[in-house]
Amino acid sequence: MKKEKARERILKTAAELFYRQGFNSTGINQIIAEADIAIGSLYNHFSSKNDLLQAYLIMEENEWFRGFEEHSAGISDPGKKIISLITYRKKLQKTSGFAGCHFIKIASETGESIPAVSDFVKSHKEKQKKLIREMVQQYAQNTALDTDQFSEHIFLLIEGAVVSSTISKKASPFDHIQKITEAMLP
Amino acid sequence: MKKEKARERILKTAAELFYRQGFNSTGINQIIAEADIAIGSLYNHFSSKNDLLQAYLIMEENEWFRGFEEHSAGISDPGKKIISLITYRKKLQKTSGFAGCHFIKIASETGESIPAVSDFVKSHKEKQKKLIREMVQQYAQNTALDTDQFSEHIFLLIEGAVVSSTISKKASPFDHIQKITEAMLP
DNA sequence: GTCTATAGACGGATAGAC
DNA sequence: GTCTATCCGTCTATAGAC
Repeated sequence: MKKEKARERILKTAAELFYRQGFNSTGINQIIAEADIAIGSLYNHFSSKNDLLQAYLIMEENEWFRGFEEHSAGISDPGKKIISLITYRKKLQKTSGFAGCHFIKIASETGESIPAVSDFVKSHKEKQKKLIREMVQQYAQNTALDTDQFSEHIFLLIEGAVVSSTISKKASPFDHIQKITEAMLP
Repeated sequence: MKKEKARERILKTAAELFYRQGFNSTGINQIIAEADIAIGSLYNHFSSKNDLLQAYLIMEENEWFRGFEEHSAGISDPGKKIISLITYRKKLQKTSGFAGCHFIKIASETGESIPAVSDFVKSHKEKQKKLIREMVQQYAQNTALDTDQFSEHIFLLIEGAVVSSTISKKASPFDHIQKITEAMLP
């Protein structure tokens, strides 16, 4: 697997640029310049710019779930685990300078013009919802809580907080929804 | 004011294309072709593509507030007025084919690269928050409700529902947050 | 003020040497 | 499999005729 060195460098450079500048504002020439690679090599590893975009999304999704596992490692209390998802998203926003969610950003930019992308984002958000639903079910054992309703409520609050904090460049929406969520946990 | 005919046509064409395809994916050439106008005329009315973008945002903001006034006209009950904001955003999403919020979209695409744009979007979302806060204050007279907390809660739920429905292409998040909000209104 | 023509830079992608 | 050179299209914006 040593042969993936060049590919990795291209991918990480492209990921950073796509996230910071946007997909359409990032040119192939800039990617190869910053990755210090020749254009022929890029097209040897990726068949097109769209192909590179999809590889970027897959990488970010893996990183997202890996990061959450790391962030919530050792937390066994179900209520605290739910809260840790909020603090995870807050941490992601803070460390990125409130640059936003990779998936919401790319979906906003490309709309429905690249079906593989809109499908991927849709599926990714469903995975996030499923994660929340499982945590809520874990929490709500033997209670009368409507888990579907509650899961959706938390999911939408988090999505709202991410978008709002990206625009305002402040972490306060996360503090807010943490308070709200803690108050809702019976 | 008759002289604004060409300008209006350019602006409306650009608005539609910016919204559907994204700002960076829309070229000047496409705008002038669809507006059936010469490129020299476009630059006579707008000094640059960025200038056209700002005019688009101002137009959409005016349209947004005008549309809500129209949608909520005749509703005097404060609780119902809050709910009508949810149904308004739901209507906007449905009629646009779940194309999303103009302002979130443009902020996601351009990030911080055009300060005039990110500042505008930030200010616009603050206006939406202020509108909600005023409705909540109207509603909460003589009650013990924490209006700031409650306003932020509603705002974030709506933003989350807009983003989520844009990705899933479904209206269900709005039905969800309407139920949640109605349950919270004491 | 609206038009055509075009500048000048950059977009994604390919060919072929090594 | 990495390199350089280059194709052709499109980009935003300007110049100058009418």
